Amino acid sequence: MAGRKNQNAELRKPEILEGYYRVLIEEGLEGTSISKIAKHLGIHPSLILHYFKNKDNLRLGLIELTISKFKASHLLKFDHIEDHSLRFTTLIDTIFSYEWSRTVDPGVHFGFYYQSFRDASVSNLFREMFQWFRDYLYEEFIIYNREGIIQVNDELKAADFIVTLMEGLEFHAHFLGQEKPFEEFAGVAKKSALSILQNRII
Amino acid sequence: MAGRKNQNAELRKPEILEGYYRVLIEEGLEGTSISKIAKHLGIHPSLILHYFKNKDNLRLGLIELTISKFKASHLLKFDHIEDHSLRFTTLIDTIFSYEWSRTVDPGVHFGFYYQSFRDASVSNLFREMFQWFRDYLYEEFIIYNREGIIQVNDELKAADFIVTLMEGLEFHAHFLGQEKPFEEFAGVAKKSALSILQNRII
Amino acid sequence: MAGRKNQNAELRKPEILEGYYRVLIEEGLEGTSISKIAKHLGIHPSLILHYFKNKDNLRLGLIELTISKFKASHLLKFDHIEDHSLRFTTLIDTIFSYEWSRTVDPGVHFGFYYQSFRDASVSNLFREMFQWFRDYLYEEFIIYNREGIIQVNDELKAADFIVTLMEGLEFHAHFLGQEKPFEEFAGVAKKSALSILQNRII
Amino acid sequence: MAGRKNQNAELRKPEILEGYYRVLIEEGLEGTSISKIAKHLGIHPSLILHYFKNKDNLRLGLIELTISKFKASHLLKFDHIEDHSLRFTTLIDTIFSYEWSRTVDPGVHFGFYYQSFRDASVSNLFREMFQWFRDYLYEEFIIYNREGIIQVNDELKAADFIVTLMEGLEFHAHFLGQEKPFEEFAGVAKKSALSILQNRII
DNA sequence: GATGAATGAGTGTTCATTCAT
DNA sequence: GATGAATGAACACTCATTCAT
Repeated sequence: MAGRKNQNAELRKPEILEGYYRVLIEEGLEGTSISKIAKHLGIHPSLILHYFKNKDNLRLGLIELTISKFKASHLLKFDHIEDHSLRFTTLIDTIFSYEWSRTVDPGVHFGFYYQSFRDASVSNLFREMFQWFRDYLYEEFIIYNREGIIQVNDELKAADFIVTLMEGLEFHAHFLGQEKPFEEFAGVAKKSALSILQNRII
Repeated sequence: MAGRKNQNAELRKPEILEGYYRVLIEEGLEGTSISKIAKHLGIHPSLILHYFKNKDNLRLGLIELTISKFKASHLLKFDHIEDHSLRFTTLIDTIFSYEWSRTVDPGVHFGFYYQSFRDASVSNLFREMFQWFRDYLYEEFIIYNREGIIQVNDELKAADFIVTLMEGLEFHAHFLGQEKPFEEFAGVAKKSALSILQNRII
Repeated sequence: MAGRKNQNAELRKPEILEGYYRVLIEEGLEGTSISKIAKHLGIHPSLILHYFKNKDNLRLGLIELTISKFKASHLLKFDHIEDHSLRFTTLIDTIFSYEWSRTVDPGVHFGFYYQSFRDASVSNLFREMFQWFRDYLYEEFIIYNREGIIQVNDELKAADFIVTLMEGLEFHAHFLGQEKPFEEFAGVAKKSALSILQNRII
Repeated sequence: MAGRKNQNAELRKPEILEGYYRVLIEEGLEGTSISKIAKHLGIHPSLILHYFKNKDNLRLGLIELTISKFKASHLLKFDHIEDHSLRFTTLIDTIFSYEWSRTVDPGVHFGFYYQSFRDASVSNLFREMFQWFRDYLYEEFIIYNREGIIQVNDELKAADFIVTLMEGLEFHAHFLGQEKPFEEFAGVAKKSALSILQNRII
């Protein structure tokens, strides 16, 4: 990766963000500095600031990239499934899967979550992402509900509930999940989710 | 708080930790330095290092304090209730209440969570805390199950589920809860929790 | 001013110097960088270095421009007045006027003065300018003296004296002149100048 | 100067300011950095910031020191002279002397003047100093006027005039004075000053 | 117990400048 | 003529920490 010259912004920017991401995984939020990223990439620190005016910009760049990857990977997984019943099953299976929880390195993910407490623009980006996902579920649930695949009174609250459970699961995996396999407890969460969605609890 | 002198370690240490906590709320993890804490307390930075050999020690000190406060506040709330049915109700009501989610400043809480990804000792402390709480729920659920207050097949998994939902709720409150009152969605979570616990889903 | 392209050096160079001057007024000597000038002009920083090989060149360019403007504005003001007595009066009135003291932004002016202490080429330019002006006064004074408009023994020293007073006035305006209007004290200086020039003191 | 340890602020601060002053003379305002000062003093850059919280503070520290030196040296020179007539002569002789113009390195002096255009606190300090000196002259002139040593109508304006001439002289010395000895022209200024003060011009 | 002197590594950022296109 | 990639030096400043008092 080092030594390449005269590339343009279109190529360099994601390259730098990728390097940032890698260093972030290894060093954590506080341990990640522009010069460390530069060293990792084999380029001069100034070059990073040449592309991203400052560190804030760099951070937001990575968060935006992360979110857009999340959205994209999501679309790829579900949108081509035309059978509603199958789409519902796939949706639930995916949400409570290990792979889904590892779309983004959990350390990095949590770091950004944490930053959202202090940084309004990070907070907005994440809120937007979660709302986007919640609203996606909401609209799906309307379809599933109409067709009897699920039975809920309030599709929006149901979507909220699933998001809550999904995030709780990621959390749980970190603190309690190390003693037993992730799948075991994810199964419990999924079973509970289905029970709630199919028994008109919400 | 400033200017008091000649106190001993037993008094000073928690005083410093309290100051640390306050600065943490205002400045965040990365914005909190020993000298800022010292300024906040009106003492000399070196004094903090005199009591806590280094910053790591200081951080662990605060985390331990936070966790012990969590445990203590918890014990105070439930243990004196002798009627099992009432204790169950109180337990569930408390867990899904706004006050409970604010026992510790959520920014600080999340900061420590985040640190647990990079710092084994922080991770261990939190894991211990969550396991402790989960096990508390587990033992309670055995009682409630035996007496028919709840109906579950696996009390440990049920406890896991409640912890998951609880943490998901705190998370949800931050990212999605700003558009509607916390209580509204907490109600949904509670209702779902009861449904799961009382219908032998887990 | 932004966005115009394909102009040639004859037009671009003064345009850039004008932008430099504006940024200098707003940001001061230390606060003025090539990239700020470029931003102000809406062009790329490299373009400035394309026209002026380096920053030193740019600075000297502006100083030369400033001095030539000073000389030009000066010539415009007096040279057309043919009546000697009237020219003398106009000369003195002008030199001790507020407008005269503001021919160049005083902050910029002082900045260049200051630089002349460390930069020989700046120093030479300014020295040249002051000598040029002093010599102009000198030759005028010879005429005025000969015709009895003033009475001095040494026209060169008299010219020196007027320059000194003129610069002292600009200085005074900055540090002491804010409590009363410039004109009030300029009047005192003018009166004193006339007294010196017309009573064979020098 | 290097290597001395465990000195206290009372000693170190002026030592650092002295080093700052030396570097300022050699390198100029823009060329003077904290690390250069540290290198000059043989200490660690951080130590400078330990004593002076930031560069602004350092600069103000030096300016204040400079001004207080100016005031002190002034007091030492005149205040012990009890004979009014002699004090007046000494005062005028001193003000228009070479030594007086070199109390502070003129490059440094001008640098601070220049900064006063952009920095309110520098401006205030200098304004204060000039007002202080002007007011000193004012009160002296009242005495001299009363006793017939000078003849002026307005002592304050007369004081203003002397300050103006004094500063103009320093200026003149830099730009025009290099071709002939300072004293020659200073004599002209002094002579003019006396003429103005003793002929009821102001 | 408490303070201050001193260090050294490290941070993000700015800047002038060069080179290739 | 104009732009952008890339560099490297420098800067003020923060930080945790050590040591002596």
